Amino acid sequence: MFTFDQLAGFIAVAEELHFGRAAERLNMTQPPLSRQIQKLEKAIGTELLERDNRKVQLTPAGGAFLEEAKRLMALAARAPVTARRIATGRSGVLRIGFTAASGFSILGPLLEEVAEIIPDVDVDLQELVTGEQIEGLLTGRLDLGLARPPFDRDTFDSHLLYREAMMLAVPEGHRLARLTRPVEDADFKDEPLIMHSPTKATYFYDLVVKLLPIQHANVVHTVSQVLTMVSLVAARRGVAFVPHSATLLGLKGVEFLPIAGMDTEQPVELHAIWNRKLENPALRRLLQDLEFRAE
Amino acid sequence: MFTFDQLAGFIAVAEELHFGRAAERLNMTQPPLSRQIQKLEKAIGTELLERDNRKVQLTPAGGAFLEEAKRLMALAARAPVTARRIATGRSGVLRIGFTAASGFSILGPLLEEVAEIIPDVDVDLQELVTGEQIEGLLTGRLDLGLARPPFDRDTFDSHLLYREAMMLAVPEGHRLARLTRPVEDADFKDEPLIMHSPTKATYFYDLVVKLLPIQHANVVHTVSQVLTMVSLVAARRGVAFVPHSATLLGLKGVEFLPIAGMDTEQPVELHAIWNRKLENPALRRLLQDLEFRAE
DNA sequence: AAACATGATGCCTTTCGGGTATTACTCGAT
DNA sequence: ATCGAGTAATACCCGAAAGGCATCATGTTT
Repeated sequence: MFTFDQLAGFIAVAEELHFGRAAERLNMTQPPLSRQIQKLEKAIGTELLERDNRKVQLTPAGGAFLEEAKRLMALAARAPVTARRIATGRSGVLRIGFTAASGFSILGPLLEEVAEIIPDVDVDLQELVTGEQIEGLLTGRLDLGLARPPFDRDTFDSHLLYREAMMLAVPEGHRLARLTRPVEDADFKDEPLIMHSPTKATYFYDLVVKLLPIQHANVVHTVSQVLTMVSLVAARRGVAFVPHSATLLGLKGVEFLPIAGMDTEQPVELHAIWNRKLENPALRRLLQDLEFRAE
Repeated sequence: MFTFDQLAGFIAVAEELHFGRAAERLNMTQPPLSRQIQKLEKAIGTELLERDNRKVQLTPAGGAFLEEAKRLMALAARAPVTARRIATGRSGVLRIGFTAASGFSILGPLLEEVAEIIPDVDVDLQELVTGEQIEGLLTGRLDLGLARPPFDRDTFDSHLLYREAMMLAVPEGHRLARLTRPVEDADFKDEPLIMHSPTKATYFYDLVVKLLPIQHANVVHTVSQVLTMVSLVAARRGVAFVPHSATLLGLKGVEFLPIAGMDTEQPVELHAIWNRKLENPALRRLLQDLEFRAE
């Protein structure tokens, strides 16, 4: 195998067509350069330069090899730069998970900030429910999640991005939609209810149960995604408690009503979460510049 | 700058994620391999591998650099092969010049042979008159010419490809076309004549003057290319002496008549010619396999 | 024919890379 | 808590390789 020094030597001689000048350019003397080229030719297995004792010229093989040699040197020069850029988080890939609902509220502005802070980093977006995001962050398939509590504070660090109110989603023209005041507990105590799954949407389930007097006998469906929930409301299957950002889904046939107390309280939280052992330099740089470390 | 050995070492460790096994794969011991990687990292300017004393894993920068390293090694492995292929004439470029007339006769079959003998060589075809071909062969812009004598036998080697008769081209329906015997000297002594240029088509000019009793007073045009000549005949400007291969041009409005004696004599020669100092290995191989050296 | 230019070769010194032996550290088992 | 196994890093030595200087061989110019 040849060496990079031999390639550099060959390129210099091929361009100067003169061993002495090429040696000067390489800050060395002519004899070792001659031997370098000889070794290179031996390694390649063919003559690259035709030298009669007066002049030097490229053989056809030498001409082709010159191209390859230049490509090699260029690649060799670029590779460390790329590596350093990635190590310092200025380049690379950032894999962000987000829930369907967060996609309609915070994701857009967040991506704008990301593009500003680390413009050369490719962002890989994946719509995932909170549980899948946690899993992804643990196994390293994901760098940053936009998810809801709870999560293990020892493994994950987080930053509260967003608080919002809970709303009551009702079918268009529903009797409650005619109210001019916020909905109160008594208003929905007899309504058929589309409820969050206690296993797959634990956060919403617990939140609703904690904050509102739910009649479990009224539950007609149990679903895990807010989008599904709103679709079922549109299909007049019942009413549902959804985060304010669900209003941004733009589905026809649904109205969203404020619930008494919720507008000030805004109990629904969305967090940016990440694995404490920051393995992706791009994420490290992003968090630094977003000043997310203080929490 | 790093070395190819360091790259190979890094690739092995990155793939095995274990210094000992990687060293084994490289037929060396573990300690120098460790130092190799350290030097590589120092040369790159960033950590490529994360090793706690229990396990080894790639950093993001290391992952990216692994790709580059593999590309470099692949390129480095291919370059000498390419160079050797070119040096042995099995790859590369062969630049062939040809005259318009030869393009209609011998060029096709010749290219078929070329494709058979050196299939991976790119053929670069250029339509040039004999003089331009000579020039190209001298300056190295051309490897092989299909041209007509004379040329300098000291500089050029050649091989007679083709002999052909001279024909008389006449406009369609011309009185001589009604003859049932070959045309004789007396038949065209009063015909308006389209003649070869004595400077740009020396070969044909000399040949015609030598073989036939030309009335120079009859010359109405002097042209350098056979195609032009035949076009002028079709335009009824006169008659012309052209090589038999001109019949292959397929122009309408022209008839080609045999000339007494010419059918046996076939005085028009087409040669393959090349510079004796064979600089293109592909040409050397072609000539060997075509057995053109004997002449 | 002599002087010059240029690439190759001989010889010496220094540098560098690999091998063996050993160390330092971590993890898992007892 | 201690010991042993596993693994990467370090110390030290030796031989190969690379570079520099002096010189040679050869072809060109005057």
